[in-house]
Amino acid sequence: MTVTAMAPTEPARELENLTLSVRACFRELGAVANTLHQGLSVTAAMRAVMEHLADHGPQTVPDIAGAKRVSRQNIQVRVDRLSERELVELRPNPAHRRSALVALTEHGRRTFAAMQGSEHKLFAELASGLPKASIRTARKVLSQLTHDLQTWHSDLTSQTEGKEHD
Amino acid sequence: MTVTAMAPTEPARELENLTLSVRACFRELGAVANTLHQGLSVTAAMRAVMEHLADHGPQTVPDIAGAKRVSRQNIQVRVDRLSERELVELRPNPAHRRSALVALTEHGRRTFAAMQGSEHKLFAELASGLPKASIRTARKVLSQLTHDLQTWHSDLTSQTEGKEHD
DNA sequence: GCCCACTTGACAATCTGATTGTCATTTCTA
DNA sequence: TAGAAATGACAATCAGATTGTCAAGTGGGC
Repeated sequence: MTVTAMAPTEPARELENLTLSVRACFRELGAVANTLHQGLSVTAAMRAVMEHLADHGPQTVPDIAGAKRVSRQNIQVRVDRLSERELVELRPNPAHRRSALVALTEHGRRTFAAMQGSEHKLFAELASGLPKASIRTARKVLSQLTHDLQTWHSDLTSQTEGKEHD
Repeated sequence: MTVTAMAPTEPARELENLTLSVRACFRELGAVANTLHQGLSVTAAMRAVMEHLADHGPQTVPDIAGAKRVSRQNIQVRVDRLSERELVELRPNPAHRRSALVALTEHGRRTFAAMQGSEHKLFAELASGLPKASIRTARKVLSQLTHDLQTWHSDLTSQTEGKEHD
């Protein structure tokens, strides 16, 4: 057992700094998104469902949950809230009487487009101060890191327990 | 009003991809941290307080809250939970009778060192697959981006409202 | 065609994280 | 020293996410 903290290797420290930056950046992105979309009453979680519907067309709640790998109950709540605000509507599902298709309403489409618009405007503004090549490098590093983390994670969990969703 | 979504400029799209990677990486880091420290009953929020105490020595709850820019009530809850598990202790504060100093216990120090140890081990493992220069570039980009986001954010909020903490 | 297993929606309970608000007490400063 | 600010202790609320249960719909194997 490591009682006294060992000095980390130098590359490990670099990577640790990177993860700190990731956390800080994530927080700031969240805060900015809130400010950017304030008054729209659309949270990040709700926005994610809208994005999914915009990208993949109408889907059932379990479909969305499966794709996003969260519980269907979680998605159900998000859909309920979107539905309250008439950003999505429930359409009869030809393939399933109980499980309705969740689809963006016209209002939902317009709201999502507006959100994307202001996001892109901000991104364009911010991108001007950063070299394109660096941005690409950063994205590649993060993608690789995320992938490695996923691998590590699934390796570890699969050998200990066979966790399953719902 | 932008009804049809305008095609984003190319650098903006790069940056948007980067933010997607940031989010994905953040989620994965959280999941991995949970797995890594499972059984220790220390959540990320609690760990953050422990780290702060390890770095800055004993502090009062409002001090920690101020440094982390979250509400003191939030920190109070984290400290309560850490205190339940005897990872921190409340010491009399010479400079303030009401506001006790929160300090890591020996158990807390050892637990935190163990957490850091397994984190560093994992980081070292993951770092081997990534070029050092790329990691540094990624960190710089994220730092810059975070800074720019903060600037944008505070510019916008300061001109609309004078939000203040507690 | 029927039965059983799986799926689904609708609730309910719980947890973490974080915020705001209130109130009495303590600390500090003008 | 009096009043303003800070502090702890609660309470209420919210978003996000999970697990569990139950009744009802769906679909496959026989």
